[in-house]
Amino acid sequence: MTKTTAVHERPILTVDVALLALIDERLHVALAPRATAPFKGRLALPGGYVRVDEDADTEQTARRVLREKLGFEPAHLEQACTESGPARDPRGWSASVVYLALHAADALQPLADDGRISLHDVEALPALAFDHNRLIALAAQRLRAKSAYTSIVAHLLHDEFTIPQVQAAFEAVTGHRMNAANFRRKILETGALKETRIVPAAYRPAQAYRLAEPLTDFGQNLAR
Amino acid sequence: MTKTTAVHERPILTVDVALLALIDERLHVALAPRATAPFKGRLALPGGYVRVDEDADTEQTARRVLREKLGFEPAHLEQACTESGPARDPRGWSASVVYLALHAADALQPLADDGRISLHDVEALPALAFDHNRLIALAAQRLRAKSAYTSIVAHLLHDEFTIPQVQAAFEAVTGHRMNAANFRRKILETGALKETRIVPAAYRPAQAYRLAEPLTDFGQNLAR
DNA sequence: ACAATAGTGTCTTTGAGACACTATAGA
DNA sequence: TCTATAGTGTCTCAAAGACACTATTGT
Repeated sequence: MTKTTAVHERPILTVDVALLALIDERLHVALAPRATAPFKGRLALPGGYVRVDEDADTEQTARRVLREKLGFEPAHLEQACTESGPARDPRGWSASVVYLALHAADALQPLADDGRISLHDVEALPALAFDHNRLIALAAQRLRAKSAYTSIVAHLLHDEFTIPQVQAAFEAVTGHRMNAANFRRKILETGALKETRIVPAAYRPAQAYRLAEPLTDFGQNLAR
Repeated sequence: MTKTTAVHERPILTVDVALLALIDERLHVALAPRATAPFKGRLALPGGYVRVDEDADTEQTARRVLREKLGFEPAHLEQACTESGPARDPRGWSASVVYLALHAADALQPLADDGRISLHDVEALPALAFDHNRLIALAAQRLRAKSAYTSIVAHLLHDEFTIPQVQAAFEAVTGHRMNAANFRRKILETGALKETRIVPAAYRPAQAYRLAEPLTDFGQNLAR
């Protein structure tokens, strides 16, 4: 029961953001080469130190990082997990709070065009800085798990979207092909969607929807 | 784009464990009065600083804390979330990685009897140290959410258990009463359980089971 | 024997899925 | 008018739930 009051070294605390988007039915992640050591020049997730004098919590760190590095506010942001250990950062024992961010791909395209980020298929990544390959795998896994039970995939689309678009996103993320009529009925039953207006589509115009809430829990596996 | 290389103050990193058990069909959490300031004497979750020279990661911190403070290895341990901010700890900007631990209540009873911990109904908690009321709410919410879709509630029982026992735990945690015949069929179908032996029960002896895996994802809401 | 719990059989109803159909645009 | 996509109607079949039943023990 003797408790030493010796000051122990504090670990490093960082935040990393896995910003995912859907391109050609495949999940892509936003990466940028590191500007400084360690892993200088190596591709990495946007991330950085928590600033105790600036950030209200780690979610605000995530938002600040995206704002400062990408000038960008994601459609969806949620905490995924915290990875930690002595070896994942050569600077010392570190913990990184990993955030999952989602956004429509075409809003990210300008950032890719002017070189702030590059977008990479999450299933075909090169060796990244730190343990970022693993962090991305965890974030993608979380997205896939939540996609079956919640309206999360809609955040990969624009603010307004049609039901066929949600279905395409749903199928791309879960890998589960569904009958269009049944998908429509099921997702409407959940109450996750709110009608907005009729929008032009490829041929017949389509009813557009917005999310009724940022995230609706379906209470069931929509794919089954 | 100027990046100051000034050394910023590092935040505090702690781990807190919400050890939950089922007593009389109600979730209880293990708490102990704090031995030191801040919040000296106030009830709190078992927790402590990450030790960079000792802990392989935050999960090992959680295990060490339980071992040192309670002499105890939980049946189930998983990361729940990370809470952070400047105000949650008077010592400074802090982040706490919260772990959810589960165990059979009667294995905790000796610890309660010799005063290492006290067990409190999670729905009737006094004001605790730090933001621990919130952390417990988050951990309990996570348990309830996972209970519908996974075999997690079995970790609130002994290593061997009967199907009526799982059902009682399931109903207590989810609040959803189920028909015994249907519950039996559904949980057996999931493949989460492995027959062990016949054990004496209140009247007719019962088939006992163990978990086939530490955690089976049902792929569907067992309650619906 | 009776009470209490463990476990099975089976009927009914719900809803998931298949699929044929209609609707409305562009080419 | 043909094709591509949006959206509806409806049938079938599997599974969820209700519930009556049997099984095996302690008291």
